[in-house]
Amino acid sequence: MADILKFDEQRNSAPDEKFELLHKHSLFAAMPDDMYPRFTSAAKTLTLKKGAQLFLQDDPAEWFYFIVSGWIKLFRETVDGDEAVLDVLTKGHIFGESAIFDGGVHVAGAAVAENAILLSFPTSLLKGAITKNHDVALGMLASISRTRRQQSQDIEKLSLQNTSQRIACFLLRMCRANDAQNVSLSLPYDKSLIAARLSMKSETFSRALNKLQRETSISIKGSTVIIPDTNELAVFTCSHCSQEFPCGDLH
Amino acid sequence: MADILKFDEQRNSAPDEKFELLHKHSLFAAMPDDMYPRFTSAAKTLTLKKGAQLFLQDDPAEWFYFIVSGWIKLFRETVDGDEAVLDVLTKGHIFGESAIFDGGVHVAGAAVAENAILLSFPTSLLKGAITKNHDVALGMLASISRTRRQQSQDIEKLSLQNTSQRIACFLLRMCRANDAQNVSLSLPYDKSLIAARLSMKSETFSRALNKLQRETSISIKGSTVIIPDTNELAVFTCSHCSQEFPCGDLH
DNA sequence: CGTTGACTTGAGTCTATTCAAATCCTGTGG
DNA sequence: CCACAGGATTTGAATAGACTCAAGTCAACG
Repeated sequence: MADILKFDEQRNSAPDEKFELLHKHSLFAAMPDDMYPRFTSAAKTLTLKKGAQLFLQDDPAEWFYFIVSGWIKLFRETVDGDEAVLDVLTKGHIFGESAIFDGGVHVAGAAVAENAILLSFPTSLLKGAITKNHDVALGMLASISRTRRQQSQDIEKLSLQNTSQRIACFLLRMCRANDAQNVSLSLPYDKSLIAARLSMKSETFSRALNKLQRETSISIKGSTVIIPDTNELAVFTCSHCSQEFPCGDLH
Repeated sequence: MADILKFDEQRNSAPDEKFELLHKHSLFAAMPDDMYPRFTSAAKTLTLKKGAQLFLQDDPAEWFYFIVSGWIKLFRETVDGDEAVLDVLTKGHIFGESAIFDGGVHVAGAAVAENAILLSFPTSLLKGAITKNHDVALGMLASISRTRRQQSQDIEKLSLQNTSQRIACFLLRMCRANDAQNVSLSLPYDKSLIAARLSMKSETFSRALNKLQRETSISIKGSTVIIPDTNELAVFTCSHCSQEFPCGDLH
């Protein structure tokens, strides 16, 4: 499987480049100088095509991953085949690491949503590092806390917001870094995956997006989104949220 | 406020009794012998009536709490007044502690769902303990991981299960400790709060419960639930979940 | 015994879903 | 560079599930 799903790396980033991003992550930033190299030297670089499966829920966790580029979806599948998308992550994030505290098995599956370059590390190495080193444990706490905060957000939204409001919030989060005016951006992954990430069917997503275009001045063509005024979206969704716009970063 | 909302403690548990439960929690169990007493001597016992508010979202977190008895709801309130119930906790659980990693403010409000006895501790004490002691940090990791796992569950359920299925799952979890046959139990808190915990309106909860009674052999009178055969409920809900019955403990 | 709040029931509405069909887009081979 | 297959997305129509608002019932408590 792995062979078929690899793709040719376009611009081969120098080793240093990958690890620079890595070192900014709270988990790796916390490592002492003699420990960090053990991770970088144990790291394997994976170059994966859209659709590749990293692991499934309940798989024993031998590896955890750092995303250098691309998008990874975390999901759970029910007995009768439905899929819930828990999160879709991109560069700078790690995943699969929490299995250490979940009995050594993954509590969600992971698959490549958009061609990705990953670094993989043995979970045993991280487990040892957390056990031995206090600062790494603190880095892990910071990292897990971030995802817990994000999940609280998600639960709130699923409970209280309708489909267009969830989409509006998704779009707002995508243009957080930009100006408030005339934001132009490109949807990072398939619309059907955005729909699943927001817990709705893709037909519903399509219709709700139309509704947003009718009721605000945003326009979408293909994967290009133009948002003349983010405040307009904020009015639409943010009063149905516990946090006022602009809300803090979650990732 | 605190005065009005206090209630007379029925059977005054001996100090040892409260702390025995406390010591079983992964966070406190991890403490070295010279640290634990600092927590128990700083602990204040709170005896609170249903309805009392402990703190609100965005409040600076001065205290965190351990539940000796009763039920506590954690919630978030939107700008326009809607409420999402993130969790409802009972004895043996802590809450408010994660503010340490959330910028020192609570990311959810907390209120008493059923008359409760709590122990409160200064967050500064915990923050110091986690910073200084490696084992406490590991205990905290275990504790946060548990809630993260629970939240993943919740998101999955909100995404994929309908109202009756969520209720059936809730009931199954309540009789996990018992036998599979002829379980009789009492709902632990108001039906309207169960409804909110499961992200539905109380009218919907009432109707969905009726539906469950029509379609399985369970019966509910007031807050008393009789479940002749848990497998019947499992058939109803568990194929719409990523975990087979009997699923593991989350708390 | 009446009041209050919790819960249930009824009727109508709206949101999101399903299933089916049409349309658009993209990567591929010629 | 273009045509085409296959997948992704959109649209339509009908349905189902959950919600709102209003009214009724029940039970605990003073």
